[in-house]
Amino acid sequence: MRPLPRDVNRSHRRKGDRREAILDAAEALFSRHGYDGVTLRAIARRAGVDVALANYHFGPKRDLFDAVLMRRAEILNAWRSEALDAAIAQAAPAAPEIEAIIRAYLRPMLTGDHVSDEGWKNYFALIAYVNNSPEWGGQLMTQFFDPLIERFIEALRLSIPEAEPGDLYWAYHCLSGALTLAFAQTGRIDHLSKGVCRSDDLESAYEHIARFVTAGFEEIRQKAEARRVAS
Amino acid sequence: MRPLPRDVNRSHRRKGDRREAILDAAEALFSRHGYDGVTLRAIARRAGVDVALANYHFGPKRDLFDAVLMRRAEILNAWRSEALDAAIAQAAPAAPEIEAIIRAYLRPMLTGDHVSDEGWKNYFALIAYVNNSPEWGGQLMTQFFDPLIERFIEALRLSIPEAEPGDLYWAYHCLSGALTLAFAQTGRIDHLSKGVCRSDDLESAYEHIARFVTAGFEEIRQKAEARRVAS
DNA sequence: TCCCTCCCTCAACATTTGTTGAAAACTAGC
DNA sequence: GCTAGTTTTCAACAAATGTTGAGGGAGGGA
Repeated sequence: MRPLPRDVNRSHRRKGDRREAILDAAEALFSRHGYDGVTLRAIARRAGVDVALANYHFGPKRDLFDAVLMRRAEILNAWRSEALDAAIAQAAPAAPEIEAIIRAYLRPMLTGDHVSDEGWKNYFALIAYVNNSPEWGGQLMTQFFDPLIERFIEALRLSIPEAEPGDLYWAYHCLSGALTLAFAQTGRIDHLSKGVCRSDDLESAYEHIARFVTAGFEEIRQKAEARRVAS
Repeated sequence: MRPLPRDVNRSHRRKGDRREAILDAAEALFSRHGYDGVTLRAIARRAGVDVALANYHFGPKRDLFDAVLMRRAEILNAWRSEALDAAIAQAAPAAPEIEAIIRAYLRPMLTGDHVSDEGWKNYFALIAYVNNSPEWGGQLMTQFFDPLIERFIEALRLSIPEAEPGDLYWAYHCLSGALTLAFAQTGRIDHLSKGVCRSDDLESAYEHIARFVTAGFEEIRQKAEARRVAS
């Protein structure tokens, strides 16, 4: 139990390293046990750091939670925004296909270096927790993600101009629920399918969600079209 | 702060009343703050009961959580089972329409006396919490709901005989995510839609989910059909 | 009346919780 | 090497946590 001499690895550490280590540890634990299921001491232990250090860098526990959420939200939002721009540019001057918009939203979650990154995997599970919590969901998801999501819904509205106002929001809500559950990798589908499907096969999850959700939006478009023709 | 004389309302209470009161209080609090976000003292306070009584009736905290989950799971499973039987009987000898099966799964959540029942509303939020948690989701959802869900997937397989093995499980996973998120009533869609859609309008949520999800399953059927014709 | 069982309360327990303030260690500029 | 500023540790705090065991009291059967 005796701690290692303090300066052994110190020279290997870059500045801000322990700050990141705390964020990583907090992300991993919050994603598995939720906000109240994690103690600052457990986070510190996992990060190999003193308890008080978390408080020094981030203030109270609640602020650490926000910092964890914020860190990757900005990155993910940027990726999705670029993907949407690309889809719009490619289809211009017409509106993009529904499927292209959906995939612009989903695909950034597993392209790039982070596919095998444990940190991102944990982050997706954390988002599922936040998204489905009455306590956090309304406030935090709105704060971190809604500005970008409004861009996506606006793009979808151009592709489905006759859709009723609420339809697109409800459809996005379905997308959001399906996506966050699948990427949380709870292991449920493994049990249910008796091993046929695997929670950790995100590539497969992506493909199935993309098709399923695209069909849901297409149905809205067809109904709206039928309404227009009938009138 | 002085407690009321003990026997004032005692005569009004039926046997097992306080047991139920503890379950109700636990359900309401667990659904909002998760397992670790709730203390036995908070539950007891809400139920108007001594702390030790929860332990007397249910044993350790974890067992109380299971009891809360179990109580309505059995009821909901029975309702859904009946609805599925009715759909199958109505379509016999043919296989039911996909939409009929989907609605048999969804509709029981808001028919009957419990539509306006706060307890059921809390329960749905709790299910969303459990379903999306890596810690609980794999184990508990399987335990309480999977036997019935296998019946639904089997029924869907009869309506979509050419579907690939994993397709129906992934599609159900999408349904499950969309459903639990919507019925958790997190208030997110209210913010996102700027008031156009309302979390507490479960009737509207039901109708939108039913259409969206049916379209997702229909797409699988059409793809499978196309594959069969091509070969 | 006595006794037994079931439901319930009370007070206490050992741990664990988030947070703090002072001291130590390290870093960089001179 | 001295100093100023940042980063990190240490020890301690009051408050809250789940759980326990001893006991109270009501009700029914003998």
